[in-house]
Amino acid sequence: MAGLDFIDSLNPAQRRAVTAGLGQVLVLAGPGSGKTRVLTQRIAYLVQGLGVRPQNILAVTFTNKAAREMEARLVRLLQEDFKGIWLGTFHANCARILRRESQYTDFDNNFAIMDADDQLAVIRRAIKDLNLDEKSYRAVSVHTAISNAKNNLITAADFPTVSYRDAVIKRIYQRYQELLRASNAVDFDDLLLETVRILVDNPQVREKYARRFEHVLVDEFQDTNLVQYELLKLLGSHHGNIFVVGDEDQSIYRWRGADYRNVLRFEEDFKDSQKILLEQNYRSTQTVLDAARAVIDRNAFRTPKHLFSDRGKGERIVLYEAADDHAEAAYVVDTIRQYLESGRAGGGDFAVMYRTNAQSRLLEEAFLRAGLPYRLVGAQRFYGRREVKDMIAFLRLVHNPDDEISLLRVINVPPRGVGERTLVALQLAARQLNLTPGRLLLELGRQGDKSPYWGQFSGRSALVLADFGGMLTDWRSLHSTELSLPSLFDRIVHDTGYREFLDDGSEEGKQRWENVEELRKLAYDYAERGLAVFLENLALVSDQDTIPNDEASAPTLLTLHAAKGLEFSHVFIVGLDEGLLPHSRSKDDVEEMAEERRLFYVGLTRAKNRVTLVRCQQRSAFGAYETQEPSQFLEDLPDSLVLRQGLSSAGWSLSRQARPKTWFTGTGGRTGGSAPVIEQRYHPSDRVRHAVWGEGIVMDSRIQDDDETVDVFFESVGFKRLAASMAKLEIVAKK
DNA sequence: AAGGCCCTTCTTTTT
DNA sequence: GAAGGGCCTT
Repeated sequence: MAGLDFIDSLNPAQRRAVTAGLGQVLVLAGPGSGKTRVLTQRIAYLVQGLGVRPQNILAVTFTNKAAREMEARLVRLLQEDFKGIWLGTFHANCARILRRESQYTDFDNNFAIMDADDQLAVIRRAIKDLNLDEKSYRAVSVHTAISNAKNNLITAADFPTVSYRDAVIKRIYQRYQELLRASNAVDFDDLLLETVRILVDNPQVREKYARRFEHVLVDEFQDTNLVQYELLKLLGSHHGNIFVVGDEDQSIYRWRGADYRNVLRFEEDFKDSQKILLEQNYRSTQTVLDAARAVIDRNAFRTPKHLFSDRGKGERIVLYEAADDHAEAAYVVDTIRQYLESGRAGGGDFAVMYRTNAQSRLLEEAFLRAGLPYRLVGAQRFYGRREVKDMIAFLRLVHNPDDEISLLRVINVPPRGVGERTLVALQLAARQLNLTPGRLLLELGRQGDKSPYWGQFSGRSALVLADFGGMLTDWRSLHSTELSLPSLFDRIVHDTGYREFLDDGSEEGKQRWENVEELRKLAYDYAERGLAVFLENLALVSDQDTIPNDEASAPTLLTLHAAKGLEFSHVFIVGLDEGLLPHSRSKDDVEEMAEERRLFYVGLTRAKNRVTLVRCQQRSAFGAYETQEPSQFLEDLPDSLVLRQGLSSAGWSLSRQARPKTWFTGTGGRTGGSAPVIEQRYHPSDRVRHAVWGEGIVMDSRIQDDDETVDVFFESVGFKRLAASMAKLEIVAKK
């Protein structure tokens, strides 16, 4: 076979994976074991070795960056031969299917995608609409509940109402969906859920895609949630060639519905699947691997792996204790500076990782003070800015005038005299006329005082509304005829006077205007592909996507989450304090503590050569300084691998022991606090029988309000949330 | 209707 | 120690 030379450079396990036969394949790949390489070469093998046409391959990655990276590698292996492949994130691929098949949904194919901020705004409105108290129903917690439901395939109609609160949340959920649909919009979770729904409800659509995708490949499989898993099964249902790559130990998105037990589920669902372990690590020194293993071995329920490396022992891990968080940042920057000055390393060799975004501020300041460049990873930082969101809202409105969330955001930006009263009048009139506010605005803009709707408003209101509607009408018609995306952008800035509004002479104003110019530059890149693609990509950017691809010579600052999939010669992990890593919000939950541990593991295994761990005795929490205890994870590092530096380098264990051990111990079960009144009887993966619904599998279970709440997936009716005391579930088989 | 001041709340992680 | 919401004045 020609052109398959690349296979020769693989190790035996990698080669077995790349050339595996048809059917289902599960590749469990430790960090640095050549996961991406296996995935791309598998695709190359399918195309060149087996003659599969690229358009019959679906490859799903976790971030757009990973997709681009894979594309770049495919170019090297196949030149043009891979064109036509469906390659992208779950969300991007679903958006693509939804736009094509929008006749099967209750929205149009130019639907908007709501980001997290938008979603909260819609939820706040839903709560207001229902006359509920915003204090007792916090938008964030309602959003979590709705999102969790969606990730578990639960629609508003099916939302289980065990408690009164659930019943209220169900109503908010329903109202929230109404508001989204009225705006011709979907949220992140809908992209997946709606796609599943279309495929389930319409056999002909399912067949179309299932026949098309002869091969389905998934990266970062441990971070898929139930909807994504379902999607995978549906899309692979015709040919059954499903190839997934993952590592349970790197599952760090549980809070977003990800469930590493999908790995177990996969083996359960596909009894004939092949399992291949990749254990040779090509990235790290043995010291790094030994430390990482000491940390992760304390987690239960995992496939034991024996990572090995031929890169030699390498240097010991440095553990540095600083006096406070300023000294912590200064130590990191100073250490990097010394390396750079000695010429032993380039800036791009370093990464500084932390648990929370808030920790980046002091680091940034330290870099600035030292006059050293750095790059900060974090899309939210840019796209979350007011001025950027404003400009995007204008563009979204041009594309989809029904988008009421964007309309409300900018109808009075810059201030043009549309206040509370005018707004209410607009919404009221729109409802009476059975139009969306945006459509009514366009009508007023087009016809001015000739419009039959003019009389609905007081003179002043009509004037300002028609004025805004007029601009919107112009933008829409210009854009549909002659104006390119960048020109449209400029036109909006010009017509609204947005620059003058922002750039008020202050330093902050100048900064804000620069952000708008940054966005404009981005729009320029999309001149060819157009507004729709631009908006979609904006909605689906991830933090990782903002890492410049050029191996720039500056140290990278990023969260541990954003670090997944990356590697650096020298990794700093800061904030190894109890309550920060592991985070205090996780301390009551065994599963969450296990995930904190995996997060630390992910950070450690990013390092090729050196790891420096940093903590401090005092840290400003919110305004005031608080004394910190060392992270419990530090205890798990073998002394032989560690070099202690900084303050009280001999006294660490003392300060550790002084702390009363009321927190989680690592062996499971509860410690400290009040003992639970009842014992947990059901556990994930148990098989149970219900009098009415028959047999099912326990997905999750927890003690809540003196009862046990059990989530069960029944073969007959699907997902149900039950109160154990009421449901009388019989245990058929213990896991 | 806009702008300014005070209050609370917040901090996990993000497609 | 920031940012957003509520309430006040102009």
